[in-house]
Amino acid sequence: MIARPQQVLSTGPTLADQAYRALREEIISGKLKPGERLTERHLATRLGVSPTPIREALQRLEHEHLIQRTDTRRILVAEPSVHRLYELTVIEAGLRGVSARLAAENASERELAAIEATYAGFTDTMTPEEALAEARKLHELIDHASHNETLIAMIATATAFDWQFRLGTIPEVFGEGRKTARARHREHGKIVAALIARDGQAAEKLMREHILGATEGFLHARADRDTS
Amino acid sequence: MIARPQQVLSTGPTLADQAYRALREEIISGKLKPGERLTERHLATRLGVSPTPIREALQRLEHEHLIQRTDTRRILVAEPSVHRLYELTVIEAGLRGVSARLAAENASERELAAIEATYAGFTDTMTPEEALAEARKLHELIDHASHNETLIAMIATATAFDWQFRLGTIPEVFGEGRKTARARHREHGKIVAALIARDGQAAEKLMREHILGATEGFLHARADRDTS
DNA sequence: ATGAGGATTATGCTATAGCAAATAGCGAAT
DNA sequence: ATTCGCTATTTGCTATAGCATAATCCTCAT
Repeated sequence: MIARPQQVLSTGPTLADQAYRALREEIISGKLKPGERLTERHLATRLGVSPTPIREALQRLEHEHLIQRTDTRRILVAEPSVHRLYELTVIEAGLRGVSARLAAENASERELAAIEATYAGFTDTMTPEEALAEARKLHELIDHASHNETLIAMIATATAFDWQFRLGTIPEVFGEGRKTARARHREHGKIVAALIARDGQAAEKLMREHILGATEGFLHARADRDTS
Repeated sequence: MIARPQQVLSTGPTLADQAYRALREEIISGKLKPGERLTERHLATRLGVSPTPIREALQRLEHEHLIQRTDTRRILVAEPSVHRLYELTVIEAGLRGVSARLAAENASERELAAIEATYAGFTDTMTPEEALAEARKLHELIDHASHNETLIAMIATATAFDWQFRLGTIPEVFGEGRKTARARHREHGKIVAALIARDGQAAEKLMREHILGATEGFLHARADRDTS
C-alpha cells in the first residue's frame, strides 16, 4: 500500500513514481511472477491509488522490458527469455564498457577509493544474494564514476531486466556457479586495477569481456541445472 | 490536428501514440522551438484530444530528452546543450559501434546490398538536408542489420536529441562544413567495406571513431560560425 | 513610480466516468 | 456432449472533473 501524501509541502515524489518503484521491486524480487497478468484496476486498488498513476508506472516498466503487452492489449509480467537476455547483454557490455573507459578517465580519487574498498569487501563467506548485491554496487560505483548522467540512466534501464532474470533463479544457479563466481571476482580485480592505472582502453576491454562472460557463465550454469 | 478514429476496426495506433509522433516531429523539425513552454491543456486542445494521451506522449518525449521539466514542474522543449550532446554522442558511439559489429556478423546479403546501394547513392549535388537524410538512412540500415531489436530501439532513443540539435542548425553549419562532410563520406565508405568483409572488429572501431568525429566536426563548424 | 502582498488564474497531478473491444459465461441446437 | 451464438463482464484507452501548488495580476501604501 502506498502512503497517500497528506500534507505535501513542496515537491514530493508523485504517486506514479511511487507506484513505479513498488511494482518494479515486486517484479525484480519475483513477488510478481513472470507471465502473471496485471490489470490497471486491480493494481490501482491494491496500491490504493487510481488507475491514472498506475498507467504511467506501467509505461515506464514496459520501457525497461519488465512487463510486456500482448497483441490483445493484455499486460503481463515479462517472461525472461534467453533471447532478450542476449540482446540486452550485448547492449550492457557496450554501455558498461564505455562507462568503464570514462570512469578511468574521469573518476575522482575519492570515487576510486570507494570502488577499491567495495572490491576489497568481497569475502568467500558471503551468501549468493550478498555477493550479487555487492557486485551490483561495484558496477554502479563504476558507472557513476563515468560522470555521464545520461549513460548511467541508460545502463539502469538496460540492466533492470537482467536483475529480474538473475534474482529469479539464484537458488538453482549459485550452487554450481561458485567456481565461476570466483572467476568473476578475479575479473573485477583486473577492472579495478585498470581504473586505478587510469587505463581507459584496458578498463573498457576488460569490462566488456566481463559482462559477456558473466552472462555466458550464468546461462551455462542454468543449462547444467536444467539437464541434471 | 490528429484524426479521431471514427470506426476503428481492430487495433489501430492509440491517440497517445499519434500525439507522441506528432509532437516529436514538431520538436525535431524545429516547429516547436527550444525553450518554448508546453502545457498539457493547450497541446490537447491544439491536437484535438484530451490531456490524458498528451501526458503519455510527453512522458515518452521526456525519456528521449526532447522535453525537460523544470524544478517547478513546467514543461519545456529541450534546449540542445553541448554538454548533453557530448554525453549522448559517447553513448551513441558505443551503441552504434556494437550495432556495426553485429551487422558485420549477422547481416544478410540482401541487407548488405541495400547498405552498399545507399552509400553509392550519395552525390555532391545533394543539398545538406538531403545528405543528412541519406546518412541517417545508411546508419539505420546498419542498425537494423544487427538483428538486435532492443539495440535498435535504444539507438533511436539516444539519437533523437542529436537530430533535433543538428537539424535546428543546418543552415549555418553546412556552408562551412562541406569539407568535413566529404571526410564523413569517406568514413562511411570504410565502414561499408568492413561490413562487406564481415570484419566486425574493424566495423566497430571505424563506426565509433566516425560518430565521435562527426560530433566533433559539427561542434567545430558551429564554433566557427559563432565566432565569425 | 515602485514594491509588497493578497486574490485570481493557470497548470500538473490524481480521481472518476464512459466507451469500445475483447473475453468469459451460458444456454440452445445439433 | 459439443459447438455455436448471444449476452454480460472485464479492461485498456480516453475524456472530464477536482485538487493543490505555482505563477500572475491587481491593489494599495510608500
